Amino acid sequence: MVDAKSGDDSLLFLTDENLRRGIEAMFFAYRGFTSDPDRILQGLDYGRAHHRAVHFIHRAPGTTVGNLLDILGVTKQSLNRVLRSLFDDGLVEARVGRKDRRERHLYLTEKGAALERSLSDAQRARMRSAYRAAGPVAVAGFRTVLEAMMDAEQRRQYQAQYHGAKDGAP
Amino acid sequence: MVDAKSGDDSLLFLTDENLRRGIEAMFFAYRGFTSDPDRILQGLDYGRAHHRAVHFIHRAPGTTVGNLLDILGVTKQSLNRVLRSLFDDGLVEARVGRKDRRERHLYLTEKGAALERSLSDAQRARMRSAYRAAGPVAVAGFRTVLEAMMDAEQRRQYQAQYHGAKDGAP
DNA sequence: AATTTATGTCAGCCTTGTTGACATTCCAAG
DNA sequence: CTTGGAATGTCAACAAGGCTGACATAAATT
Repeated sequence: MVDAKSGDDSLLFLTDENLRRGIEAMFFAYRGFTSDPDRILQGLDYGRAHHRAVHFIHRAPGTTVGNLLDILGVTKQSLNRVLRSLFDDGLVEARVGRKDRRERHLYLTEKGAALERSLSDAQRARMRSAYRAAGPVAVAGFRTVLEAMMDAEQRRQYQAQYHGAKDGAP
Repeated sequence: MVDAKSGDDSLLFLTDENLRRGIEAMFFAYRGFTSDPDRILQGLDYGRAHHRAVHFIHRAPGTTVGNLLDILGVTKQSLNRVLRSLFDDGLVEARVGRKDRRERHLYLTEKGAALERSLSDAQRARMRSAYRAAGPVAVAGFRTVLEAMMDAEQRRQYQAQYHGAKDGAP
């Protein structure tokens, strides 16, 4: 079911105007998307970078530092600053790898898991409300377009569900 | 047409797992979304903040500084730093308001328009490719979910198409 | 005439990214 | 067994781009 006015296969959704609207939608939506966690984090000594680290450690417990570097796409120096403060505050702990003892496997402590929960509860609440308002068909489309917007490498990581936890604890 | 396995109205798309996937999709997709302009801007003296300013000035020529502050959601000090460099480099010009001469109305110069074009061409190309791959139905869903994810005020601005250019030139 | 609004600007701070250099540990290949 | 390279940590320095606070100016509004 396409646009009746269109003789072709209705590529009207590809006009520059529509693309611009999509670009701006991404801009505004991303602001909303990050605003709740940002609000929680301000006042604490943490920022968005800590949120990301905590999220992906929760997501793939036992993931290595190198793995996290790949996922987050930052330098190790930048990540290290974040991880150090999370170690110091007892939110994350690193266990030396059993097979490869150079690797550090990262786990949330109880305290870290509590912060993760408070952040992701807020973010999930917004996402859930948006999903519910939009309905399952729209949600499927949402995910399809977002995946098509990723770089190949990002898409691979997204779809792979991060097989990052190769090793257990020592 | 919902999930046949579900006795309820199929709220299976609202599971925490699905919400998490959506959250991560936003994270990775936004990285892709900004990567092309970022690549162009690095090397030049500009960053993402300049891109945003240039985008919205192009979008609503004659918009005022205050208007831009509302849209971008930053402080005037932060925006001013960006605008000053754009003035100095001759990418943006400010004209004193005709009705209210306190206001500065912002316009892209030829040079500014050229930069805007190069940035938005890159970003549109990615968006077009994603749209084309996903198809019109998915795109509609994409936009619906993104709008539902915005704060009310952001949504208002998004839907209003920025009636920002209240005044002409002096 | 007094107040408010729109804008600009200075100074200083924070977070989070960057590069470069270097040390440590330790697996794996020769 | 030795050594090369991989994984990690750390120090220093820097930049972009947010922020707050304070103050200045011009113009509109009351």
